[in-house]
Amino acid sequence: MEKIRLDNTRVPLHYQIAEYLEDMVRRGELRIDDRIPPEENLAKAFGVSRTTVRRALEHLDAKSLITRKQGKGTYWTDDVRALTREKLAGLNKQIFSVSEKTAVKFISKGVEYGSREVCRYLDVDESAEFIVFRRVRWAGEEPMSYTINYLPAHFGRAITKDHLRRMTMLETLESVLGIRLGTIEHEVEITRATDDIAEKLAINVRDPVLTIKTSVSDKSGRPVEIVWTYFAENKYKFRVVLD
Amino acid sequence: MEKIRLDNTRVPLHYQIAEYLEDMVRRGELRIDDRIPPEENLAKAFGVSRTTVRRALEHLDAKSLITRKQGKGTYWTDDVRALTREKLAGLNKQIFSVSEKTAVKFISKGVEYGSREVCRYLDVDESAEFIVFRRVRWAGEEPMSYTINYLPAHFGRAITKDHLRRMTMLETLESVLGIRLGTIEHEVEITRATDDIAEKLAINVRDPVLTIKTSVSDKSGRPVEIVWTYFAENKYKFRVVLD
DNA sequence: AAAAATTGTATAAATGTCTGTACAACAATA
DNA sequence: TATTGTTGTACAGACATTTATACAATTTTT
Repeated sequence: MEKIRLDNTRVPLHYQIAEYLEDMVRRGELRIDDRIPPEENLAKAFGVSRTTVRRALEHLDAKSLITRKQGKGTYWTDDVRALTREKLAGLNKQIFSVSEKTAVKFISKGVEYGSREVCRYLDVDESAEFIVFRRVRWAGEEPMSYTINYLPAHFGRAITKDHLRRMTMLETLESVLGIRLGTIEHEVEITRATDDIAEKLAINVRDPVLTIKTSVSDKSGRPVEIVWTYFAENKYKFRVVLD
Repeated sequence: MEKIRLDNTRVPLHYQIAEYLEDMVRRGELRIDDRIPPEENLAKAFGVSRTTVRRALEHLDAKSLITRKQGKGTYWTDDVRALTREKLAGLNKQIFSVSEKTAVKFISKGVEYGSREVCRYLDVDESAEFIVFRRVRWAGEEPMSYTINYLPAHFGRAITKDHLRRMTMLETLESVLGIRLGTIEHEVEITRATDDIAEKLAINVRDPVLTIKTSVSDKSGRPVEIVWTYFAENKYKFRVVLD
């Protein structure tokens, strides 16, 4: 095993090591014999003591990802091996396409003031009111994404919870308000979960979240809405197809 | 200040708190007077002791983000205030559009075997060889993205380091190999930095990275290449415009 | 059967994290 | 001036993290 530099001083080493090994599974990087190198070797590779490696392995053991046998060695469990063999990375990752329909839980429709960024994009005064929709998309038992739409009051007022139960926001804008949609721009980045986001996505505060800011304008270039969508790590992919 | 649930047990609380407060700046969430609540209040809001809050503030102090005055209070420094006032979140975040040209450092061109995923997409046998290009895009002094292209050997062989100095890979495919490009699909997700990625992007192992898997096929639907692009957190945004 | 490889157990010590408590020093306010 | 609010300093104790060392128990190899 090659040398691996763990240089994040914040997270305790035994967690980092456990997570690093788990990542290897996700990336489909397991050796053919599915064996995990002996503790001494791991200790050398990560530059830590054997005691620390053992703690890391205990974490994986507790999650039933590995089995250890005295005198023999440490191996990935059958479950893990099957997982990497058959479907790599994407097993329990569902893919979210822009237009996809899934179960949507309506959180709130409200009147709020917008941040500077919202006001600037929608080209209104900072004292203006916006209609703000908050929704969480669910895929089965798990929250998948959290969406916050900001619309100028004159657009937003006409849109009801009921519209959004049957249509996407973009469809509603077109059919209910008769807006002819123009450019849609996505800006994708990693941010950290706020208290609010963490709660909605059932993750921890400050966990990394895939954040997509979507700016929608109509055919004549006038801004229509600005949307933030948040995805939890390791659960879903965001897919865009260009022709 | 409302109550904030820090529930990540791995990272020491004083780091989490410091980072949470720093995030507030990034999100442009500062109060009008730019004052940071007194230590007692912070301690209550985060549910920790004052000692721990003080350690968090020491981190911010060390980074010159705050000034503290005995008897008076704790305030964001002028730098931070200017930053949030003028340009919110995006100040030192550059935006990377799909076609953008920046300084590219060529790392390697090599012959490798592909993972199952690569083989499956490019529709070849697992024993087949691929031409693999590794490049790092720089924006000034900082690495911006790390790209790994997998091409079937018959395409890749004809492409040289020199082509890629003057053109993007897509332009090269079109002009040098005469390929008529069809669909381009992006899959976006958060992954964690491997040793290799961490080195190229000058970040730590297991830091979150914005990962984009791009699959390119030609007009008749035949797969042409598969590409992974990695972005470090907090440095760059990835932008996609749809019409 | 003996040796080597590997995991399991135990313990001591240094350092890091966090709480709780107490009081000192400085600044604003009544 | 006295009170209140706020940051600065100090310390003791409970755990968590990490290293280092030694040896036991089990399996594989020689």
